[in-house]
Formats: sequence, C-alpha cells, structure tokens
Amino acid sequence: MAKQVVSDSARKRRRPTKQGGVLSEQLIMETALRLLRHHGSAGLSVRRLGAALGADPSTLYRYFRGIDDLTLAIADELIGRSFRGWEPTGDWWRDLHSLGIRSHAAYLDHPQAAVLSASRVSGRTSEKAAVDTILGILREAGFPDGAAVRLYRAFVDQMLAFAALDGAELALPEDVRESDRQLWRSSYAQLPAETHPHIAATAGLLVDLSDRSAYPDALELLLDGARALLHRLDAKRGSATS
Amino acid sequence: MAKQVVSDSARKRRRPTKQGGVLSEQLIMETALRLLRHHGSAGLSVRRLGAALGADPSTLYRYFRGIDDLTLAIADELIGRSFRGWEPTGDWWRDLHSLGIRSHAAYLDHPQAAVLSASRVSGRTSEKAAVDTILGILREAGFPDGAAVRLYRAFVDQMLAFAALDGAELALPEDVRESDRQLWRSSYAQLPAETHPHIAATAGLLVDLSDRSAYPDALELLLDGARALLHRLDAKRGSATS
DNA sequence: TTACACCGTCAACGGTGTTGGCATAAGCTG
DNA sequence: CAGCTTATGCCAACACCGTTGACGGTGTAA
Repeated sequence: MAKQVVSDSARKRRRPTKQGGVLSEQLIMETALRLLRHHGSAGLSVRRLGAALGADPSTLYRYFRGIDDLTLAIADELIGRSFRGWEPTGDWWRDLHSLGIRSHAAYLDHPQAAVLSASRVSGRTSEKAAVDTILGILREAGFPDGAAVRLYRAFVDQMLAFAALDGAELALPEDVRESDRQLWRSSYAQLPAETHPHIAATAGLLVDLSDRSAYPDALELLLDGARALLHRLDAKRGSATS
Repeated sequence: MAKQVVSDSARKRRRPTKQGGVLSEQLIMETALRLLRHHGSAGLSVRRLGAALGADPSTLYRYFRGIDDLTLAIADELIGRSFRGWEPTGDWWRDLHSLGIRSHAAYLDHPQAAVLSASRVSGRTSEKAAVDTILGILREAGFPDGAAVRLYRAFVDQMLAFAALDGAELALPEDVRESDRQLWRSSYAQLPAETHPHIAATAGLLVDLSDRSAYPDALELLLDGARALLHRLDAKRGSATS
C-alpha cells in the first residue's frame, strides 16, 4: 500500500492511470470539489472519487493520508480562494467585515465542503496566512494582544460556524428544503396570540427573514461589540495615563 | 422488516429480547445518549446500539425510521433540557446570555446529535416555546419588532452554528483531535516573525486559547453589539420626541 | 383456546474507509 | 541504448456501516 505520502512537488515519476489520466494533488482536489458540488456532501467517497478520476480508489492514498487529509486540503483551498484579490482599506471594521462576507461566500460556494471542513485545523499555508492577516488587522486597530487573540477566534469561528450551518442547509435536497419552508410557514405563521404572543405579533417579519442567512447581521453585531470593547479599553487607557 | 414505526404509547405487546431486556423508545434513547457520552465521539452506530441493548440492530427500525430519526429525537430532548429550570431575571442581556450558554452546553453534551440536528427545524413544541421566549425578551427590552426579529435570528443561529461547529470538533476521533492540537503547537507556535509577525508575537496566547470554544466570547460580543444598537435607537427616539 | 399481528431475529445487500502485495513503467545511471 | 531501482497504479480483501426482506415465536385479545 501507500507506505508514505509524497508531496506533490517532490513527485517525479508520473505514471498515467489505466484510463490514461495523470493524477496530481491539484487534479484530485478539483475533482473532489466538483463531486461535492454535484452529488452533495454525502457524495464524496474515496471510491467515487477514484471512479471520477479513472483511477483505483487505493491510488488516492499515495496522495493523501486518508479522506481526512483530503478534506483538510479542500478547506485550505477554500481559505485561499476567499483571500485572493482582497485588499485592506485600513479601516479595521470594514476590513474584517469584508473578509467575513468573502470567506462565508467562498465556503458557501461549495456548501458540502464547508460542512466537512469547517471544524478542522488544516495548518497549511493559506490558513496560516489568513490567521496572520486577521491578527494583524486587530492588533493594528489598537486591541491589546490578549483581546486581539480572543477576537480573532470569535471572528473566525463565527464565520466558520455560519458557513457550516448555512452550508448544511443549502446541501439539503430541494424537496426537503421546500417542505421545511412550508413547515415553518404553517407551523409558525399562524400560532394563536394566547399561547405564543410574540411569535404571533411578528409572524410576517419572521417569515420574511426565514430564507436569508443571519450571518451578515451576526457579523455586524459582533464587530459592533468589538468596537464597544475598543472604546472601553481606550477610555481606561486614557484615564490611566492622565 | 419494520413496515411502519409504531408510536411508543400505542405499543402494547412488549416482547423481551433474546438477552432478556425489554425495549422502549425511552430506553433506546437513553442508551444512545450513554453511548455518545461514554464510548464518546464516533461511538453511535445502529449495530453498536443494538449490541448495547442486547438486541439485533434491525430491531431498532421498529422504533425509529432510521438513524436520522433517532438523532432528531435526541435533539428534541436536548432542547427541552436546556430550557428546563431556567428562570428569567428581567435583565435582557443576562437572560439571553444565560440562555445561550445553557443551550450551547446542552447541545454539546451530545456532540453528534448537535451536528446532525443544528441545521434542522423541528417545529415541535419546545422549539416554539423557545422562539417565543427569546422574542419576548428582546421586545420587552425595547427593541422594535423589525430589530427584535433580526436579533432573534442572529442570536439563535449563532448558538446553533457554534453548537454544530464545536460539536463537530468534539465528535472527531480522539487521535484526530490530538493531532490537530499538536498541529497548533508545532505549526503555529514556531512560525518565524519575518513571514508571520502577528502569529509569532501572540503564539503563546494562541496556543492557550486553542482548546476552548469561542462561543462565550462571540456571544458576549454579539450581545454588546445589540446593546450598542439599542442605545442608538433610544437616542434617535429621544431626539425625535423632544 | 384460537387467531392475529407485533416485534425480535437472521441473512443479505450495497455501501464505506483502509491495507498489503504485486507488477510495471518511468526515469536515473552507465 | 541497456539495465536497474523504485515510485506508483492496480487488485483483492477486511472490517465496518445503514438498511431491508422474510420468517417465526409469542403476548394479547376475542
């Protein structure tokens, strides 16, 4: 079997597959993303991936230590894509806001991949770069290191968490999503005011909101909370030095 | 096979299992929860659950339509537990904070169930009660209906999203979690300051934080952001009436 | 006591990730 | 161009997984 995984750059002898294709880390990942998009998150398996590549499933173990390793590679690829072409403005609130929206969107571009990989630490290059960028924005905004680190975690994990949540919903079969929506309408939009006064009072608003992701709202609230914290810290610092 | 699932109350003829036990919806769920907690992470499977009950795996299909149905039932139980014994204080910030922490903890008590059910709308009674309670807290705090509804969604989805994210991490096999932790230490704690200055400057803090969930921080930031919004609304209302 | 249908059991199907052994061709060496 | 090494693709197999269909014993009702 695959005694050890060889890094892609160190790979010299590229032997074509029985069906003629030549494998590479890149090709495998792209095929995996295609499979995820087309077949759903349950549709990615070593065997199916092998079939899509025209290669024996076990061959993939020459490139990835296991399916786990593959999902990490996918996650890193998604992180990299979300940072590609992004330019900082110098305004920490706006920069973090746009980064959050972009990353969330990049993950949701492949909802199933988001579900699989959101909770993993890849430790690969794109992830490291992203961590450093976000930490830098916070520290240069004036947050002390302790606060910056905790804010970084809250910011990133919130983005990942919403990506996984929204991704899971997007990944559901269309008929299930439709029936869920219908359930929401029938079950919540007509509750009597006696038992559920607040739902009854806001039923229309609730239904209007039920399609969109709550991430933009949650992101802005979190950043506003961070701004309030920054003001508190500034005030304390000001009174201490005066 | 199980042509149809019979509801537990309608079940009359209880036949003991080959090993002597008598099954019930309740017993199955409790055993499943025990499996999830004790044998821990990836330890819930139909076969293992059957073995733990001293029954043939296929027997479970007389009680649940599938493993999906079982986990949804577990999730419903969890929602109920998280609200049991909770008492409002009248302080909206503290009430939402404690509700968030409690719900998050209740979900994480059984990570796999959290992962599988967080993105689903159950539409059952305890869920409806929760929605009404939270909406009520926000409206009575002084948020106008439009803001209250959006805040409700941001609050609930944030809790669910983090429950799913943290649950996914907890549900990982122990060796994978350990290797992720090790990855943080080896890969992040010793990056050179030239390429990753901000990571290098905060390496110690980052490592310290890598175990804990970021949810408490994210929750407080979100609630602080909501408070800032409330102040803005109050100021506007004050200037309008004066 | 008889009849019925509930429900536990057995066996099997098709799927999954993963591994060890093997053969062959790619590319280095001369 | 010839020969050697070994990287790498392929095959077969293992141990799981969720799920289903057929069967038959047994508790309950009539």
